[in-house]
Amino acid sequence: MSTPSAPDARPLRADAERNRQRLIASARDLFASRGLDVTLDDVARHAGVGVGTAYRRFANRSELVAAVLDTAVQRVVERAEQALVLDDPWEAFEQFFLAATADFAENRGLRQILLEGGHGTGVAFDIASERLSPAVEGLIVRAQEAGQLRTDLEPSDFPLIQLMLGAVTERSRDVAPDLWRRYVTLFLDGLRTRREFPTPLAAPALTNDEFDRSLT
Amino acid sequence: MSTPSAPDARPLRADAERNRQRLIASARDLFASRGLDVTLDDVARHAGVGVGTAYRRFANRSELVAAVLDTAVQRVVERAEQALVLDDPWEAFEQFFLAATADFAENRGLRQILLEGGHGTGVAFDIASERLSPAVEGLIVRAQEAGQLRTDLEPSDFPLIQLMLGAVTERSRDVAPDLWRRYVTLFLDGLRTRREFPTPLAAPALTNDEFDRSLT
DNA sequence: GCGGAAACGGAGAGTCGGTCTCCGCTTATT
DNA sequence: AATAAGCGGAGACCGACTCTCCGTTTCCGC
Repeated sequence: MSTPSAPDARPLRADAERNRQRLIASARDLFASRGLDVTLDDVARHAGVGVGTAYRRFANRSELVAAVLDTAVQRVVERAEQALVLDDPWEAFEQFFLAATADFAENRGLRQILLEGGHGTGVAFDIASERLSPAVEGLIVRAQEAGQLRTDLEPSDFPLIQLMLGAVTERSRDVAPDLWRRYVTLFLDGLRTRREFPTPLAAPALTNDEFDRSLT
Repeated sequence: MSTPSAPDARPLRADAERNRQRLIASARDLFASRGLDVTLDDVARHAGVGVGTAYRRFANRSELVAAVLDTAVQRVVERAEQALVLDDPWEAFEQFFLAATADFAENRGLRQILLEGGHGTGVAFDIASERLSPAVEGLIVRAQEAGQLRTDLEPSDFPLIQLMLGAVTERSRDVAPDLWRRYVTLFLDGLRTRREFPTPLAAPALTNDEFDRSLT
């Protein structure tokens, strides 16, 4: 389960291991809610340990980021691969699209690492994006061949669209964290080949007051 | 024409006025291309004057921002009011939508001030947004009453959608500054009440290579 | 329960990137 | 030519961050 960075170092002392777990847990929280640029001091404070302890365990931020975001990245990949085995091509595409957007909405760090090139953390999840890209491409092509997805959509559009939805969440998270649901619908309606009527939007618009408060 | 900050101060010395113009021109360039957070040192260097000169003329960044962005903001407002007098409600909406997006795409500072609350510059264009909001609302309502725009779109959606498009431009400006054209089409197709077939996207997708290079 | 290795905490050194001031020199204007 | 206005840019100042160092505390095997 809990493997220290080096493959076969002697196990950590009990308190050290405990603190390590606390650090990871705190980092997970903070990266998700505030993004990858929280300071290590913040992570340490949140974990109730000293900065020194944080730096003894993780040489730099990249190490911590990699340790923490790995499973979140993995989950997105799995979502895509699971959708790929569904029967209905459009439903598969839509389901993944929604699930991924939800994942990104909940985790700012995940957005940054997968959609924005890691924000200078020097961390890259090549492995994941090398499994993710083909899966996404598969979902797209299949839905296109079934005549349900506009044929001019290309795989590289997916991250860009997610980036756009991320911009909404970035803005609204404190006043209306679900606002993205409103705009996914809009995108899906734009992506479908034909539709008689618009799908009702899945979340209310920002009120004027919410809008003002969303301007940091 | 060239009014110094104070209503009726004695006119500036010739060289001073010249430098003031240079500073404004440089600020316009830099705010548009790199956003409101360029340093005043940068602006001064770009204008070929010393920092001291910059600070003598503009007490702080806000003053410069206000002086420089005023006309750009004004233009967006005018675009909306001009569209409002067009006959076809959908065409009016679409025309303004496209024109505004183009304005935002060309001017990063404008995006920041109008869409992102000024980025801590402390500058607010109340006047403009108090003329802009009603105009936008008018365009929306009219297109909805004509049955051409989905009825659940609300005025506050406009800045959010522009924010999303801005995220694309923010990302692609160095490798494909026109990428936004691709996604406006998608939005418009999502906003229209009914449509048989998708409108062809107005710009090519990012190639894999471009995509990689777009990750800062 | 003791001794030494391991781990801890957090003050603070070092860096960076920015804002803004100060004052000796230069230039426009009369 | 005298003088007020303006210039430039070195550097004081600031805040935010990263990471180190070492005196103190804790764990753990004997």
